[in-house]
Amino acid sequence: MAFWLLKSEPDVFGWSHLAAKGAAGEEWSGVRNYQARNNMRAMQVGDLAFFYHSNIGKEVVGIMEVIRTSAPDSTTDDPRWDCVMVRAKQAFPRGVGLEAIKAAPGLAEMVLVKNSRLSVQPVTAAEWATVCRMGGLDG
DNA sequence: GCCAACGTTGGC
DNA sequence: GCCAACGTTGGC
Repeated sequence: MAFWLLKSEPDVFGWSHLAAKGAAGEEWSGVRNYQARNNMRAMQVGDLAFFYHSNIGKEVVGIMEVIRTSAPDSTTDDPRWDCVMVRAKQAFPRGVGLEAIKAAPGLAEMVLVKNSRLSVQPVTAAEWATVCRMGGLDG
């Protein structure tokens, strides 16, 4: 099982929107970047991903589960773009802010820190555990 | 609202 | 295939 981090602007599509979809989940559509798409193509059902609120909040707010591997993005006719489906799994008792991530030992190499523009990024098992702990979960 | 970083596009 | 111009993202 692999770990990921997906970004969205909360005023466009935030954690509460995904949570409202329940177990049925939602397509992670709208990604128009090859690197991000390739990361989605590498996802397997059961992989876990952080939901990160960009621009507003700038924090990891919850954990999602991949429930369908990548398939054509229904929001475009362009065959280049795929997306996975995810569902909200668990909200963090407290969000983990970008500032805290930057300051935390062991997280300086996170893609979120190194390449802040990539919207779908891999997370190592060690990074996953650290962020979970910071957010008040065992991970 | 600004701007740096980065990705994409298109002319050559 | 190079690179300048342009557009977008996202932190500040």
